[in-house]
Amino acid sequence: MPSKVEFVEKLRNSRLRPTKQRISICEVLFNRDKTFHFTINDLFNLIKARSNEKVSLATVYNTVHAFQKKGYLKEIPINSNQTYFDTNVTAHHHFYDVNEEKLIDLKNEDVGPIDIQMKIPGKKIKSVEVLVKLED
Amino acid sequence: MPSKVEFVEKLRNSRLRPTKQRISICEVLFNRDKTFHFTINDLFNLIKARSNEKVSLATVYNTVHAFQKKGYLKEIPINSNQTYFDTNVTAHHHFYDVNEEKLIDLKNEDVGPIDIQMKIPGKKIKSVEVLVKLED
DNA sequence: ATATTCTTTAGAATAATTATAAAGAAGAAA
DNA sequence: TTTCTTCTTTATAATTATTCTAAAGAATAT
Repeated sequence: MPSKVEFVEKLRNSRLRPTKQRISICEVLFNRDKTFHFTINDLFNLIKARSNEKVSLATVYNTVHAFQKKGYLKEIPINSNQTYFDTNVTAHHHFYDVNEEKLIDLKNEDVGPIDIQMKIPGKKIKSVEVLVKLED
Repeated sequence: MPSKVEFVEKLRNSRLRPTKQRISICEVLFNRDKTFHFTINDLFNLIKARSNEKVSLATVYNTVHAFQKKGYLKEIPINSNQTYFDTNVTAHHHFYDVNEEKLIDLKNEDVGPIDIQMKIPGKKIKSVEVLVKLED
């Protein structure tokens, strides 16, 4: 469990000023054992509930995007009305339960290696992601 | 190249009334050699340009969703501000060029088989899709 | 023909996200 | 410190994709 000081340092190292709002958001996002999947709205509500700091919605958007740019968060490609983010920034895959609108991590061992045998000149592969949609 | 009559039949078989708007949309969508990737807005503009029929935006939404439900179109899971659809409803994968915001089909031969070794009780796999993001 | 049911449509409503611009906080320089 | 500069937060407005609504129109069934 990282402490407040560690978050301050992490933020400073990324050239992001360690504001109390950002630290609150770090605590909600990164004080966890497991990977956390969330939408901006989820996060906004969690902060409101857990933290005593009031953080505006705009700041949640700003911060999530800043963290994404720094590589601390990753956007998960699913079509939903809301954008999903993931605290697990390593390459990994997902189940998406269409009925319950819930994401589940797939361990890398659970998916065989994926080899892409096609290349587009001048372009390089940024990521390879598998999305397995589940239904009842 | 399917003709108008064939679209009428296709629509009737799906218990969708063959209106002139739906036929226009069919012509734009399915009179093609290659797979077609599009957003609602793309489609709306194409119809406006190609067809003499005026089709309202609401109808484009309605029809695309109806066709999707009938299995004539497939939604492609990418995070973009707009929803992408595909006339290729078979299982296949995609490149997404992040810089140009363009989708490219991956032939099935270009991607090795994907085996998912994890099961969630009570849920069945609806689809398995690989999205390869490309950058410059 | 006529009734019924389905479609289309313009425009309003909704909802996620982004932009704005003023006030506040953090860091740097003195 | 004190001052200056730059970054951040915030409420609110603006934007944008999508869905809803309800009335008019078209297709099908009787």
